Amino acid sequence: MSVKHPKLFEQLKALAGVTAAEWLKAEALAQEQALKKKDCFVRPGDPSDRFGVVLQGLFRAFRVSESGGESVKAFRSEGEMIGPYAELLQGIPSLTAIEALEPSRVLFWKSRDFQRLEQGHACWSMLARRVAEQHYILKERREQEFLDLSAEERLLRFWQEYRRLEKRLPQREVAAYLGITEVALSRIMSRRRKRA
Amino acid sequence: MSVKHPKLFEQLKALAGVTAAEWLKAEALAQEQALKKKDCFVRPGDPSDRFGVVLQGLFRAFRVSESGGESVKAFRSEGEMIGPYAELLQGIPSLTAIEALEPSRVLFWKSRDFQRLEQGHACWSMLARRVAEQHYILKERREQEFLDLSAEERLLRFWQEYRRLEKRLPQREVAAYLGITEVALSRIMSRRRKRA
DNA sequence: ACACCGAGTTAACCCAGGTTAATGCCGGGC
DNA sequence: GCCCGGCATTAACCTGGGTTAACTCGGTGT
Repeated sequence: MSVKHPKLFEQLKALAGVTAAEWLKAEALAQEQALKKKDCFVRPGDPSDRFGVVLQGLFRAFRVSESGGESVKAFRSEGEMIGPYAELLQGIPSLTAIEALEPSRVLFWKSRDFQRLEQGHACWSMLARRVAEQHYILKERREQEFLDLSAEERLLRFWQEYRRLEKRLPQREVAAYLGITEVALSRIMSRRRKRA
Repeated sequence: MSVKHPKLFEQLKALAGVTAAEWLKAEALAQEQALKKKDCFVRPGDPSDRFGVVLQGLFRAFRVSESGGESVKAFRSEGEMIGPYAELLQGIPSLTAIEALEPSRVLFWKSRDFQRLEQGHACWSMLARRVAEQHYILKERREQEFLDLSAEERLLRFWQEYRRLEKRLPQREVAAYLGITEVALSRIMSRRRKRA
C-alpha cells in the first residue's frame, strides 16, 4: 500500500505531525466523491457526520435565512477542508449547505471513522485542535472586518485574500459573502471604476 | 494542598477531563491579579503570553481601528476566559485590549507555564482543543448575525444571550459590540419604545 | 436562426445608520 | 452650594445599501 494523496499528507504532517502509518490508515477509511456543478456535499437538515478535503474544484458553504436570502460563510478550493463543522461539534444536523460551484472531487471521512483514528494515535487529536484553531482565527478576522470596515473595504480585503479565486467566482456569490446584494456590489464596482 | 477554586475545577473537569492532581499543579502555577475599573489585563502591543479566567468582575475585549473607533469583540464575566487568544495562537503581539469595566479579579497563567502542563498530561491538550472549538462556534454564530441580521435584530439577540449582563453594560459598549454608533443604538431603542 | 435564461448593470426611490452638534442628566470633586 | 466630565438623547443632514424593475449581453438548447 502506498500513499495516494502525497500533497495532502505533507500538509497534515506539517500541521499536526501525522505519521505515514496513520495517514495510510486514514486513506483506507476515506471515500472519494465526485460532484457536478450545483451538487451538494451537504445540505441543510443532513446529519453532520462527515467532513472532507477538496481534491479538485470549488465549493461555497452558505445558509439561507428565513427570508430566503443566501449568505455565504466560506469558499473552499483545492486542499481545503469542507464540512458542516460547527454543527458537527455541536452534534446537531447541518444548517449549512455546501455546494460545488464547479465540477469537483472531494475526499471525505465519516466522523465515526475519524473518531476511531483518534483513539489510535494522538496526532489526530492534535489535528482536530489545529483545525479548530485555524478556523477560529479566520472567523475572528472576519468578525473584525464586519465590525469596522465598510462593504467597499471588505471587498478590497476579500480580493487580497482570495486572489487565486478571481475569475472562478460569480459576482453574486461574492456579494453574498460580503453580506450585501449583487446590486450593491455592482454599484460599488462602478463607483470604483469612475474614481479610477 | 487543597483546591482553591472548586467551581473552576468542576467546569474544566466536565469540559476536558482535567484531574484533581493536574488542577492542583495548575493552581500552583497560576497568579491572581486585581484590576480597577479601566485597568487593562492586556493592551495592544503587549506580548501575547498570558490568558486567564475571570474570578470576579467584567471585561471587554476590543480593538481600535486606524480611524480611532473602538469595536468590541467580546464581554467576559465570572467563569469565562480572557486573553489575546487569536494572537497567542499566531505568536504575535496583542492587537486587542482587554479592559475591566468593573473592579475585577482574574486568575491567569503564562502561556509557557501552560505548555509545561500540556507536556505532563493529555487533559490540557484536550482543554485547549475544547476551548478552540467553543470559541469557533461562538464566532461563527456572530458571523451569521452580521451576514443576515439588521442592527436591531442583532440587538435583540444580544440581549437574549447576555441577559445576565443587563445593567452592568453601558450602552456605548453595547453599540460598539453591535458595530454601530451609540447614536444609532439610542435611535433604535427609541423607535422600539414608540412601536411598543 | 431563434427564443430563452442567467448574470450583471443601471436607475429611481426608500430607509437605516453615520456624522455633527446641541441638550439634558447625573454623580463626583472642589 | 457649584462646576465639570461622562453618558445618553434628540435633531438635521448626508450617504450607502436594499428593493424593484427595466435593460443588456452572452451563452444554450431547439
